[in-house]
Amino acid sequence: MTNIKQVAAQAGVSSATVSHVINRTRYVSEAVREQVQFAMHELDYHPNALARSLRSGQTYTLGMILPDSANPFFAEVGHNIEIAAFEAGYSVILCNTENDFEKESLYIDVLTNKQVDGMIFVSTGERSDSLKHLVEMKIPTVVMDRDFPELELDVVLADSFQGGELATQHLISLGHKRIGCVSGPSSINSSSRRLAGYKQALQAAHLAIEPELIMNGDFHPESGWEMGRAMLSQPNVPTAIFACNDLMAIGVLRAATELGLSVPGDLALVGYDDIELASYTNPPLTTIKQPEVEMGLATLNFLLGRIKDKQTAPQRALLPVSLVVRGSCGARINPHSQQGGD
Amino acid sequence: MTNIKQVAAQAGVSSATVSHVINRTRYVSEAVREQVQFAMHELDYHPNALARSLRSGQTYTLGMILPDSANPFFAEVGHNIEIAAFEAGYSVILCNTENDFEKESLYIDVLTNKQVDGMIFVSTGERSDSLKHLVEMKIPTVVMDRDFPELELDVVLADSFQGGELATQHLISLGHKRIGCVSGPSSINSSSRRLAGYKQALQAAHLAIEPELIMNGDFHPESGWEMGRAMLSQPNVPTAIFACNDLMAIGVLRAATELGLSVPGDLALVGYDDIELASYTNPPLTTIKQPEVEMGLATLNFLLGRIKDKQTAPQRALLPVSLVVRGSCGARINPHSQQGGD
DNA sequence: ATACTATGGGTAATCGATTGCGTAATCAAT
DNA sequence: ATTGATTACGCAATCGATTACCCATAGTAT
Repeated sequence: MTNIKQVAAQAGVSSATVSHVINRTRYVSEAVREQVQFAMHELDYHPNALARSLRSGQTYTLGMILPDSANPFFAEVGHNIEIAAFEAGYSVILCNTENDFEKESLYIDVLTNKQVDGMIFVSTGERSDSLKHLVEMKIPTVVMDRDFPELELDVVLADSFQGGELATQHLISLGHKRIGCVSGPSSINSSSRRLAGYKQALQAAHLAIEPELIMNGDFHPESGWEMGRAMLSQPNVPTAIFACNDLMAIGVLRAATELGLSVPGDLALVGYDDIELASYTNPPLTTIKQPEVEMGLATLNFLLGRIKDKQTAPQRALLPVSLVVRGSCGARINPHSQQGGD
Repeated sequence: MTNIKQVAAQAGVSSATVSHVINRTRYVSEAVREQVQFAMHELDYHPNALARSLRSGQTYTLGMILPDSANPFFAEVGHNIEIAAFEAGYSVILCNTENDFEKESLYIDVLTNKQVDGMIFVSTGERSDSLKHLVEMKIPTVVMDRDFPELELDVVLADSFQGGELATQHLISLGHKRIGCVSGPSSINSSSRRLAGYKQALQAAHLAIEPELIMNGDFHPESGWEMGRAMLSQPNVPTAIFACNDLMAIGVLRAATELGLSVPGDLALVGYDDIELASYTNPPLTTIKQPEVEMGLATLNFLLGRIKDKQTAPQRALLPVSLVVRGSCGARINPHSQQGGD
């Protein structure tokens, strides 16, 4: 690998000049610039980003810590962030914690050692030990889809309370009285907010909140399947279920089918996230759409802003979600999307 | 951020000694080691990975270039690779090319400038220009799920020909005579191998290969849906379809349902990949399981091997695939997985 | 003629580690 | 006492860039 000195020698100038040609950081005469560029081409020179970063203090690399990119929602948002980061000249180191706190803090160590310019953080749970460390080190960080009000950090959230409410209201408007909820882990803020929205909607409609109609899953399809079976096998069978993410809704759908229940005929179902495959289930899934693109953009914008200016007060974005009506809830929509039923 | 000199000063030793304590790279007396460790703790010292890498020539970072991590198969394999890399002390920079050659070569540039120790490469298509560059620069690289026989590179493949054959044989064994194939882009080797396996199986069973029963999708669900509609709306309707990945199979499933065809009653369906959600479709998808974990491990092992020793001859792994029978093909299996039918 | 200001570009310190080489001290063997 | 080996550690070059500082030369105003 050729280095800047070799280029300088080849072009008959100093390495300072080469650097200035590359970075356009001071005036270089036309003639010299061309010589330098020719030499760079000649030697197939590529600046060593490590050396550059060491000196300049900028790596143009971001760390992204996700609990589980097997979850399409995170995968899709992560993807959007990566695209936007690329546009802005940044690379992203993707780290999956597998919901493991140790891995989380180990990754934070590795990333800070690598001097990433900033971090995107979707924490594994409610603990914030490792995050505190980041705040102390003053590493630009934005938290997505999680909330740590006690920490002075930029946060990007979708309105989970609204989402829970919207989903439940929709089911209520279709005439359902016994509406179950397959919730996510209660330790996760966005999960408990969805549940809170669900409860709020029930109360507003003067419907009882029945504990046996609320079950906790872990956001994976299998837990949706288990909770679905459990909920549909008990005496107090609901006529509708709100699952707090699409993966679990898909699990519930499977459970219902296995139990011989037709969706939406015997059971109306609403999911959450609007992952790509939500419109390909059978029947297609009515769900709450999280604004993945906007969330990704907002996250990246906050982060780039903070990288530029570490002083300004932390910002919060609370993005609205929306209801996407498809076949799984039994509402009358565009007929060619209607599936199943009785 | 404290640096090694400050630690050295605090501990009353030279920075060389601190370095040797950190890296266990030469003997340091018990007493001094403890002083140094104490000082490191005291000052909350974290070695700067950039400086370390610049000097030592190792970044412990890998680049992974994928065409599209929205495809669960890539996401899952990528995830496996990341897990294994983490175990081995490596971080992974994930790069999605969105099937864009320019982005691909730009990413290769960025990654080489960042001095990654190696690359995992799933190319966007048949072109190998950027790969050639990597080979010339002697950057350890392993190609996954693609094949560039003309380049001297380690390759990890699953046996796509076998997979196509297996899927088709299975449908034949169930009595189907008119079997359609929704293939992927012909430019992608693994895609055309699956098609070849399909044809081989038909021929071996003395069944005709009918051009109108072969359609090309792009591995996304929507194209599966389109090709499914097209194939099922023509005069020569197949009784079974082999889709060359699960996403397209899901699209075909949707198309069939919309056309009022029951799966597997009116149409038997086999997918490819065995993504996590394949067992949650309705009916659950019979599919060809690619050994994602093994592919990830093999890829990483090849890469780490090559990083250690750049001389040895390129290796190839051709991993076997297997048929996973679920409900979508109509084979009689464990009854609780049976869905639909007539 | 002198001083002052652009222009254009070189010198060398610097970022924070690793590592080749050198050396002091201790101890055993001759 | 001298030599040689072993133990234990420091000095300073080095990786490849960026960048503060300095120095020519030429043009222009006084």
